Amino acid sequence: MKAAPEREVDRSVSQTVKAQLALRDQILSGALRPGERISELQAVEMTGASRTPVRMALVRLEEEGLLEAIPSGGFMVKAFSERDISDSIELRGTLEGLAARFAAERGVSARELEPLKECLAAIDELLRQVPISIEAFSSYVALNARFHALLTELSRSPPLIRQIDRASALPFASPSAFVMAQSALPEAQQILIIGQEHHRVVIDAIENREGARAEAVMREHARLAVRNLRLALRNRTHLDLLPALALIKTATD
Amino acid sequence: MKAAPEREVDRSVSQTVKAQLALRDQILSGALRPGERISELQAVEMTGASRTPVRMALVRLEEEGLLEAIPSGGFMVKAFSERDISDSIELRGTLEGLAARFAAERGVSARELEPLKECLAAIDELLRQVPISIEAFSSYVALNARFHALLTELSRSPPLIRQIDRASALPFASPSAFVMAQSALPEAQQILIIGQEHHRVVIDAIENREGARAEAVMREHARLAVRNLRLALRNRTHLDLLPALALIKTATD
DNA sequence: TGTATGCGCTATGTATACAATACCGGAGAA
DNA sequence: TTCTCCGGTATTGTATACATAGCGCATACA
Repeated sequence: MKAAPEREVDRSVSQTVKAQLALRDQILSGALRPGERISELQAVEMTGASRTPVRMALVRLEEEGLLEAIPSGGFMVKAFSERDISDSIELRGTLEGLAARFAAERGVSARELEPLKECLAAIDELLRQVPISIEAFSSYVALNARFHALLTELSRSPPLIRQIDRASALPFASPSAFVMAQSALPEAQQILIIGQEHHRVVIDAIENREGARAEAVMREHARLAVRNLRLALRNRTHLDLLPALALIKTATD
Repeated sequence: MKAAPEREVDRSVSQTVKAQLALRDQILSGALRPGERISELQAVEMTGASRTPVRMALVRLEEEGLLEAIPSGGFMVKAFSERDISDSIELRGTLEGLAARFAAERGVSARELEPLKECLAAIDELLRQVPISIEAFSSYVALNARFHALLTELSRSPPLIRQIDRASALPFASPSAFVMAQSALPEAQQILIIGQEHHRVVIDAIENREGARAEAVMREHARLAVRNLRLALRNRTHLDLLPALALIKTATD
């Protein structure tokens, strides 16, 4: 009796979740501009859900950081400065550095390290292409995100994992976002290779229980990302690949 | 008997906020035990609000980390292990370290540093008492929290400030909590003095634009807190001062 | 006596009605 | 012409009704 898909609405996913997804898409796609107020009625007709689940979705998006509560009531789309973005990336890098340190200091079995190494090898394989193809690049983005997620898990610290997830919720702070932005740069290939070296070193450090080294390399990894994001923002080419761009404040701010 | 005759409700604060406050008190006071499911109806009669604001409050408390969503629906009080707690403190320390680094690297005017120095001096004054009185101790807790909040602000990084606030939302991770726990230790006075020395050094480092030093000392500050919290948990004396204790898992976990 | 099935209850998810407030626009007076 | 006040409208906050799904208990049958 699991599937009764011919209903008016899909009961398998709650209206709240559907509304949250739909609204996030609208924000990231730029249909709702930063600073713009979102009225509940508007959100209702965008999502098809009723006001109650829409309100729940709005609250969750606020906690997620995409919306900002207006004191007098309601929500507006949050705007981010360029510095907000680089700070967010550095923030995530710092947290991931702590995760790497925890993993190294607390010890990780070879069994647990295996998926990371597979990920590493798969990326190595992709990077042999010169220049890298579009398909390979999008595979890279997925593998890179997986690598970061696995590394985070290795810390075995639920509070830390939770916080990293929250820090990555902002679209431009996710491991994928800056890679996308980098794709516009002529030095893209070299950057990917350097990033991969960081990945290799952090695994080595964790294996050898070098906590400080594991942490340092992850922080450096984030700084590389910050630098490249800045570069990519300077020469704004192919930035349409980065949906989060819709959230960046204009120069007038 | 709270509900019956009070026809007038306080309109200055929303029902959602009032429900959130009331429920948080119930959780922290231990009236709701970790792992226990909170039914909406139960929450309704505890808070006096209707289901809609209560649901909003529950969602916010979940985001805050005090509640956990049950897959089949509803919420339960979250339970924390001792390691969860020490990790949370170290997490906050890491974030505060980054804030101190930002403040140092980006420069802070003497004008901005003034409130921090006043805070420092006020704590110095308190610590001259040997042994410290109960009243002075509770003043210390307030001043210490203020110091940490001011330091966080100095980073001038909204994303970082936001994340630190979230990390401090868990009651045992707040700057005040571990100080409370320490009060049980015979070495309390010395610990407070060492902590104060950390405060002094971080200000000095920020003034001299020594980012790495500022960061290092804040992280050490957190490690001191972790160590002392562990000590305090070993000899469980006067731990009733720490409301968050209600959230710690029993030894069976 | 044990297990399985069905029924009923309760709790959650959703929708909507109602109330209060904030914002906007127009009109009148200084 | 501008400022202020008043009223209307629109939007949010709150309450509650309704539907549905999950859970437990009881009963019946093996």
